[in-house]
Amino acid sequence: MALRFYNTLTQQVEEFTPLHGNEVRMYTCGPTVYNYAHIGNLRTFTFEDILRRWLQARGYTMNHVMNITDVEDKIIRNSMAQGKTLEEYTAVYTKAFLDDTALLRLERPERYAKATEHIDEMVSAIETLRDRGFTYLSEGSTYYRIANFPTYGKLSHNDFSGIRAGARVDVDEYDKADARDFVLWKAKKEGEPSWDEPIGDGRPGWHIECSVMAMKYLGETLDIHAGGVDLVFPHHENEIAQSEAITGKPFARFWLHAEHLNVDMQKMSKSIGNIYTLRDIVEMGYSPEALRYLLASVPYRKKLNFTLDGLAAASTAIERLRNFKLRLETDRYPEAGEPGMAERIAKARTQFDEALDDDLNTAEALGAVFEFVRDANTVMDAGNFAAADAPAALALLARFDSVFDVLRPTVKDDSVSDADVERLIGERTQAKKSRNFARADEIRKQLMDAGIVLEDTKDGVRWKRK
RNA sequence: GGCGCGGUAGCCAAGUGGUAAGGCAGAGGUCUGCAAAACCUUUAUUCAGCGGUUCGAAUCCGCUCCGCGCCUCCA
Repeated sequence: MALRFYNTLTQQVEEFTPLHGNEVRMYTCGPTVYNYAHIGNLRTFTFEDILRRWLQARGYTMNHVMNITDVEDKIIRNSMAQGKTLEEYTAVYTKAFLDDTALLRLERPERYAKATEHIDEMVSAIETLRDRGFTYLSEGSTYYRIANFPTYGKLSHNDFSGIRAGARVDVDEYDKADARDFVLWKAKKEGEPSWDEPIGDGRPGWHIECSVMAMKYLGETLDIHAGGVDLVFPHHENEIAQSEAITGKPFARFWLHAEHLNVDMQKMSKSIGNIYTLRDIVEMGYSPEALRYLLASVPYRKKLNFTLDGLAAASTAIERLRNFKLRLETDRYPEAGEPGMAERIAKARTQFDEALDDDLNTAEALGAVFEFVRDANTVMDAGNFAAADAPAALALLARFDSVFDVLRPTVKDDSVSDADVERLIGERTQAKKSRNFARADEIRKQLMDAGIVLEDTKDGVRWKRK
């Protein structure tokens, strides 16, 4: 079966092929840099990482743009409160975001695009919308008039036909013609950052940056547009309204949305105090890979209930895979072994591939890998695993890791070099030979304290950093 | 109220018509000078409940119960 994704637009699973040859043009909504990213944000970004890695594994090349929203209400409020400029304030959280995503092993998109670096393009876009009759002014701000965009609601599958243009609705501070209208350009408020442009002295609304930056770098019709489910409405709906009003063409062919993550069955919130960042998790002693594994292991369209127990389970599951890989690399295998292993490896790989082709069913893909691990371990324990099968088994793990990327440990403690480890292992082996077990155990303990685990096997000592 | 998602073993979770994957935890065991490591075995006559369709349903239909999300800037 071909590669296919669930498309929010059509509410169907559809076969995916890009519009432009082998290149996948993808836009994903990135962070608003007013704070550290929490694990909910990271779930969505991890999903997008798995998505792009799988597309590449399937032979496509990526042209992926992610925005960084660096002008917005909370940013302005917080930066002013701290007496910082927008740039000073957002630089801190932009760097934190890049550090976190690197630690989580998220591939960098081909381009990050900052809102503040695309003001000119946004102004032009708003002027085009104005010229085509999609905007109106109210108290110095420019609004988008959704009544003039008949298919508004097609992404979120809301029916707005009951809302009449001109039916005046009072909403908070803004005077809009229609409750669903949204701001394209906000009039300047005294003391706040603004850009003095032909359309007024003000700043961009949130939605316009994505339309503009996506089309600037990826063209009028994207292959994939992705984000969290909460963005379906209004953000992505509004992006469609803006972009398609400008071009008259479909803005994105596939809309993919990651479900939310809950913590201990509850929505993350400040009042409950259950918001975790990657920093928090690392400080608690969990590895970034454990979080990556946990976030990736639950299929992206399913709500993920985050718990520390789940994180611990993820760590253990990774260990199992790493141990299997280490065993493949270090054990000695007989020339002749159980026949049919090559076919079983091939079958596992097929199951793995087909699971991910099926709308990124990561849970099923993992099942295929673990099933093979158990099978191969059993054969190895029986002494029937042939040396010739090891490369294919390692290749399967490499395939797995090209998507999940959890097998390489994040080194926390490098106080003991590899050479030191080898030397100490040699010393321990001598101690064991002379039956000086006290010294042998002392060395093992010493290495353990530096995060290095020794294992005695029939083929000698193997070690790993934990 | 509108739109949508989900309820599968202690926990996480796959499976969308053919007789319950996988991970973690638990229990038992193998290996070992010891093992904290590693590995193996085992753990749901049953898929929220009640009806229906079918030779056959966790999977389709209806009803009920429960949990959750979005409905103006929250991934």
